[in-house]
Amino acid sequence: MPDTAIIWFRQDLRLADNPALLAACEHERVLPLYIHDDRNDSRWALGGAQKVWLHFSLLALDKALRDKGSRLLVRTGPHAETLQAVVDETGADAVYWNRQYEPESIVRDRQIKADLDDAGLTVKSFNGALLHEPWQVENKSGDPYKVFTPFWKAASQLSVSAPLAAPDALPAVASQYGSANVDELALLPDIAWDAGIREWWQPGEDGAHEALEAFIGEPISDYKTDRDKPARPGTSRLSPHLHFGEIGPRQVWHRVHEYTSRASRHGAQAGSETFLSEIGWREFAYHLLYHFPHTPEQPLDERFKDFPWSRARKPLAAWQQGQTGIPMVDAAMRQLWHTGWMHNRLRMVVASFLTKNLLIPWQKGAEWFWDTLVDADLASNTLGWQWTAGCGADAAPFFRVFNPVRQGERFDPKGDFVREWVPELAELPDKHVHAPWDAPADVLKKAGVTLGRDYPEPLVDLKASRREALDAFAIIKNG
DNA sequence: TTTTGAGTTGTTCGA
DNA sequence: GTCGAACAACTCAAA
Repeated sequence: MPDTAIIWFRQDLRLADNPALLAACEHERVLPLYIHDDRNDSRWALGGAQKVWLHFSLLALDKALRDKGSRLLVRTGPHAETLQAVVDETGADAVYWNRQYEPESIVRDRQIKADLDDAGLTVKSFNGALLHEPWQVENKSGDPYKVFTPFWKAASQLSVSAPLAAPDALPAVASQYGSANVDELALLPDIAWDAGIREWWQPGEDGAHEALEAFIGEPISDYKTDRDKPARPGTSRLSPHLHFGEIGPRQVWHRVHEYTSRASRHGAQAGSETFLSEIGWREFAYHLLYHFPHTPEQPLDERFKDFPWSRARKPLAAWQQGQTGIPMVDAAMRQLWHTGWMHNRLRMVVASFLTKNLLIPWQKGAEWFWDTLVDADLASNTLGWQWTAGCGADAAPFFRVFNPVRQGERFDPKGDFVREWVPELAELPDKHVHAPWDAPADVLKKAGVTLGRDYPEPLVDLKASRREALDAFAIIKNG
């Protein structure tokens, strides 16, 4: 009986720097497996945009495996039962995977490991998703950090191990083992709303490395300033690739350091450092999710349980559809809907608008992002929304309410971004494109815009709703 | 234990 | 147009 290992792929859809895969390669036979749990009704089951990404990423992984002489076994069903069935069918001796950190995944994997251990299999999990494990970073009191700067300072003291090479070749998978066709997983939508996602992205390990290489050089050197301008390709756009593990943070880390060690380009050092601190925020998000597993649903700051949130549904729908009448917000929400992604600065702008100007619970925003973002990470999504709402780690000062008009003027001064995504305002002059309600009647007329007909009147008055938010925060402050 | 300095990304107002 | 101050008070982390 040949010695057989299963490499259970989850959010590590790559061959390079994949410790679980390399461990499996120590065995005579290697079975690459992906399990799609189509009956998962968890609140955090795969979102719509992520399903589209996953479809193409699985195809890419299968192709990469075939190039090495193997192939991907795709099975559907609940994870534990399906994995056990594959073990039974193949007589596997070992199962390897790279760890996930979502609360539900931790519980599930712990049980699976115990069961397989009991059955006498070798079971090992590895770190493929983070620079450092969440339990490796702690403050002087032995507690998890709740503030980013000291967290990242401490984490930066730890060394980042070098990425592992992909295996040269893989043993063939016996032909009797059946696999679902990726199409059968029904990950693609019935109504073809996913054209934008297909056009914007190249899921898969190759696409991940192309994105990284496109970012190294000029963009990363200008990152400090350009990352704030949504009309420019100033960010790495690596987030969905990292989310699906098509590239790992260690690979990114070492590639950036390799670049900066030789780069003479102005800004290379500073830009790289700023960019790596964003990788640090990703680490921090996982750190927090691991140590505070209730935070996807509950505020970290308990005082916010009594916050007077609004339950209004119409404003929420307007926000989701990019019809708030605030150009920067609408442009961002439409970019999200079309591409499955939103620029980082705009995530803060729209989140601040939802939670502060509309006083809608941050969980509603987190749920929408979960369904529409291709990069929706439970950890990063949770941190981002709680941070903006002011109830999370590194709590934002109460007075930090983004003004979407001011943000537009600062970071999209010519209105390029607004015009791209809100074409009905394209003819407005720069001066008025971020606040059409303030434009003189003749200017609106000349631009062919009638508010309330071609483009909505603003959903709320920014100044008044800001004031209301500050007052609401004062209420919970006083208990 | 107590103290001290600091905390991703902001806005507004008045000089 | 630019600049500094004001905007709560609190919690975190380290000394």
